[in-house]
Amino acid sequence: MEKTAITPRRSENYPEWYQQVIIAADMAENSPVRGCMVIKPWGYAIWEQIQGDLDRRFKATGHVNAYFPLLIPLSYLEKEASHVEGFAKECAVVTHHRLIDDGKGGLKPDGQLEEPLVIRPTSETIIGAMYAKWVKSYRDLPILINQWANVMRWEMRTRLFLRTSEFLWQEGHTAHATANEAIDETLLMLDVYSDFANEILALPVIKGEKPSFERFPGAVNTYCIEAMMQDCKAVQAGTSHFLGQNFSKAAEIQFTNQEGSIEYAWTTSWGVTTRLIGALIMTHSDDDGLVLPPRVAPQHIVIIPIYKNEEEKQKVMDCCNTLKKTLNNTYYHHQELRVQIDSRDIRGGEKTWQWVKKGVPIRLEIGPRDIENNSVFMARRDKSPKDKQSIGLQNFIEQATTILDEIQLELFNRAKLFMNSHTFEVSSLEEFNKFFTEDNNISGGFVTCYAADDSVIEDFIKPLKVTARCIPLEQADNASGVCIFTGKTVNKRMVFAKAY
RNA sequence: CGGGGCGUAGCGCAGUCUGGUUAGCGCACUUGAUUUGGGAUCAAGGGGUCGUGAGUUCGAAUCCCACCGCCCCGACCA
Repeated sequence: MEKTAITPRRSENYPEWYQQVIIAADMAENSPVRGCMVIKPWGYAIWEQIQGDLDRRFKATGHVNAYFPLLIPLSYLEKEASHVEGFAKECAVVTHHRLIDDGKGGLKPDGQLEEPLVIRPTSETIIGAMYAKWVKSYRDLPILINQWANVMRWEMRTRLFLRTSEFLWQEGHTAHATANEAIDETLLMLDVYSDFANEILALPVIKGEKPSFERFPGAVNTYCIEAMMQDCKAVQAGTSHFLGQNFSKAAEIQFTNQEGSIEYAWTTSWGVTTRLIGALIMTHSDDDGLVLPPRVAPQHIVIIPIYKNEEEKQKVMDCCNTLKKTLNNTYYHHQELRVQIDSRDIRGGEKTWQWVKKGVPIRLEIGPRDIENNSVFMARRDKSPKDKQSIGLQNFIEQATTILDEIQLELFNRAKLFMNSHTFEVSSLEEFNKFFTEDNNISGGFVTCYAADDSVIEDFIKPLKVTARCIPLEQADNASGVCIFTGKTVNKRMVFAKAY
């Protein structure tokens, strides 16, 4: 077998492969603090691309950004009963505000707080408290605010990007005068996430509603987008919640309507996290490392100059700089092409492989020979590292954005095909059990079947380590069928899978 | 919190069972030479209070005790 840049391969040890891809691409590493990660420049640059695009989409749909504090009074969290229950077990708590000499050469906490503060696991409660102050009249609604922030959930088992104790995200929090308006908002943001995942991350997703027993603590309805990784496991890539009046009652967000009577507002919240980067890695990357869809790639094109001596270096660098300038003036989906010249003083082969592992969509090699022929040597990350071709310089300049779009589409199509070919319809509990217990190499994937929205089905699926992912919004047909777990007649199919 | 394992150079490890000069190896790093369009080779070099503390001993990375930290498996989870 040919040597690959990443060992082990996906087929040998998928979880270990995942960690190695992150190391090889220099995206992140574990920090001295358990469960927390240091996001390194290459990983953070991907997050910045995600932020940039989503932020434009949020603003285009009428949202504005604001910032709320990291610390939440403990009493706030107690206000919404199911919310407490959902998050209490994973909250980091601040109890002191000072350090003093412990007499043994170290420090110890001092100055106990009257009321402990919780490091936000999510911000519904504190934002709700502020909205209560801001909303008096129906004229104050809707409030459409998003914040980019970090949150902390004290997780037992963590994995870089996929699940860390502290993570970065955006959380949108909106308040509306009517239930329908809030529901429309919830579904609108689900669409924003789904479009973003498809178009930017090249991530095919299933839009659906969570069954009641998988709902966000305190929500009336939770919607999500679900994606399939290359090991056939599911990842929830984003969520949008219709919170009804639960949080507005807890926080007293009240307003006077047009008729002069007092009502509680209807609220929503929605978010995506740095987990998207984990999903991105697990969807597209291969045994040679990260593969980035061009639209989230921190660099679209990397140019590797090749020369032997000072004289050649001059000529080659001039050519590279000119090409970079030209490409920077080319627009790719309303942004200038991102081009990096790698002029580091290390060997060419090593350079090439580093960029392969970092997943840059297009690599160009330019040496004296190419300059003579007025051409460049091009390799695409969606093809084998060996697959390089010489292409006329002018030709490349004209086609660069088309090639990037081809790569973007190719990655999406591959992922879509993978998801479709690993999604199966079953019609009996026996089939269901067989699918998830037989040979694990094949048994992965999504299973759809008629299932009732009833927590008793957890008794059937938990022992299999399977979870109910969602009830897809788009159903194959309008038919009804018998729930394979309860025997009830239902009109919706549900998606099941092993999940991250 | 239950069960298992591990702390030795930046990273990965050997050495510990059976105590003994100056604690090793691979990768990485620095320098030099020869190379150079697919992950170079050779040579030289720098880098360690062996997790912490106390003990046994002429002598401890190695044995005893305590502590600290981390990893894996289980319940929780975007």
